[in-house]
Amino acid sequence: MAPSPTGFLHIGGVRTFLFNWLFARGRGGECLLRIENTDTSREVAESVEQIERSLRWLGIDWDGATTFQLDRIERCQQEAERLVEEGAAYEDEGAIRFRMPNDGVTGWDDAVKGRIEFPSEQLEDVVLVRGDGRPTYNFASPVEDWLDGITHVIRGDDHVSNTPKQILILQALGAELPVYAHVPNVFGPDGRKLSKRHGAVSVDEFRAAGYVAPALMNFLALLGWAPDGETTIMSGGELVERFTLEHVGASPATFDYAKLDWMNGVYLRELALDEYAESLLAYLRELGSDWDAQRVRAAAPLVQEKIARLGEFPDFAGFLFHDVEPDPSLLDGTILAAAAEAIAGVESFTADGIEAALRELCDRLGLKPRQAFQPIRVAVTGSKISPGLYESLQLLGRDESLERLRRASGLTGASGSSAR
RNA sequence: GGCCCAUUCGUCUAGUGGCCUAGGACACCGCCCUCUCACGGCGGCGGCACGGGUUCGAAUCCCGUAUGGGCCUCCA
Repeated sequence: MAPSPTGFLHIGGVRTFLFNWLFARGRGGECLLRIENTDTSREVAESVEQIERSLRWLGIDWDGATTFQLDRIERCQQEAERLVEEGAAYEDEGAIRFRMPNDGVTGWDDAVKGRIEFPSEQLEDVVLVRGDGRPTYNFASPVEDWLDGITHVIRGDDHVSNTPKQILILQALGAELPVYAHVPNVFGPDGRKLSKRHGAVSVDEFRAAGYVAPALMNFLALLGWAPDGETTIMSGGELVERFTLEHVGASPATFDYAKLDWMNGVYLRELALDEYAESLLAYLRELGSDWDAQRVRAAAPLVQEKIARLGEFPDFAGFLFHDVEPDPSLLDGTILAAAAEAIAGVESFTADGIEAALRELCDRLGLKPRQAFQPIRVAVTGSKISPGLYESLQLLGRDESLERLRRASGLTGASGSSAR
C-alpha cells in the first residue's frame, strides 16, 4: 500500500488488500503488508499507523512486521549496478535506466484477466534508480517481490501496463516470476473513480457512520467477486474458505451504498441483543457521547430492527436522552390532554399496560390508533418516525412522558384542539 | 494520439456452446402485516452494447464498431 498523506485508508485499496488476504488465508499462505513509501517523514509513520488500525478493525491481519520500500534502497542500488555491469541497464544523466528489448512481446497469464501481451516496442527504458539514488516504484516493487519470495501479486488493474516492465526486470534479475492478478478498480455511481464526493471512502468514515466490520468486509468481498451468484451473506471464515481468483470479475464494479446499508442492517439484526447493546454503546462512546449506558442498553431492543447503521441512533432515539421540540402543527390538544390523562392512570407502567390504556383511549375518542397516536408520538419523540410508542413511553418513564404530553398540549393554543 | 483492458437487469453478480422463454441479491413499484418507521411475507418491473461471422445450436468462440476505463513521470 502507498501511504496516503492524509492518513486515510481508501476503501478501494482495502478491497484489494482484502482479496490478497482472503487468497493467502484460504491457501495457508502468508500475507505481507508493504508500504510503498517514497520518503520517511513523520506523516508517513502516522499514516502507516492509521492504515494498520483500519485494517485490524476490519478484521484483516498480516504476517510479520510492516515493511517499507525505502528500507531496501541500498539493495536496489546494488542490483541496479549489477544490471549495468551485465549490460541490462545503463547510466543516463545520473540515473540508471533499464534496457527494454526492441522486438517481440512480453506477456503473462493474468489470474483475473487472462492472457495479456504487450509489444516490446511499446516499452520505454524505465528509470530504475533516480539521480539522487532512490529507486523508482517500478524497480523497487519487483525487487521486493523477488526478495520477499512473493508468489502472487494481487493488485489494482491500474498496474497492468507496469507489469511487462516488471516482468522484464525480474527476468534480468534472475528471479522467478510471481503470478499476477489484476483486479478492476471500484467506481462511484457516476462511473468515475470512487472519491469523497460519492460519500464515505475511508475505513474511518464507514466506521464513524456506524457500519460494522463484518458487514463491510462481506460487502467489499462481493465487489467484483461472487462465489456462486446466490450466496450473499458470508462470515469472514466463509469468505476465506470460498474465495478464488478465478471468480474475480474482470470488469470494474460500482460501489452501491444502498446495498451496503442493507447488508449492515442484516448484520446488526443478527447480533444477540446484548452484543447489539454493547456495540451500540461502544459506538456512541467513540462518537464522544455521554448518554447513560443503562438507558442506551435499554433502548437497544427498540431500535435493533429499525436502523441499518448505528449512526442513525442519535436521530432516531435521541429523544430518550434529551428534550424535544415538536412541530405544533402536528399536535392536537384534545388528544394530548386525553392521552396524558390515560397515561397518568396506567397502573403498571409497562408497554403492555400503556398499550391497553392508549387503545382504550382510541375507543373513547372514536379514533383509529394511527390517527390518535401520531400527535402523541410527535409530542413525545419530536418526530413522526420513532421506535414503538408503548416501549418508548415506558422507557421514558411516566413523569417525563406526562411532562412532554402536557407541554405539547400547551403548544396547541388555548382553544385546545386544532388538528389538521 | 499510441498501447492495454473491459462491456449480462439502475447496481453487485450467476452463466466457461445445448440445463437460459438468462437465475439470485440490492434498489424501485404494488399488496399483506402494522401505532409511525423498519423487519418479515407475496408479487411485479427490468438485462446478454451493436454488427458480422463460426456452429446443428452462442450470453458463452472469432472479427469489427461503439462506449467506458487504465497507462504512456527520475509518481506510486
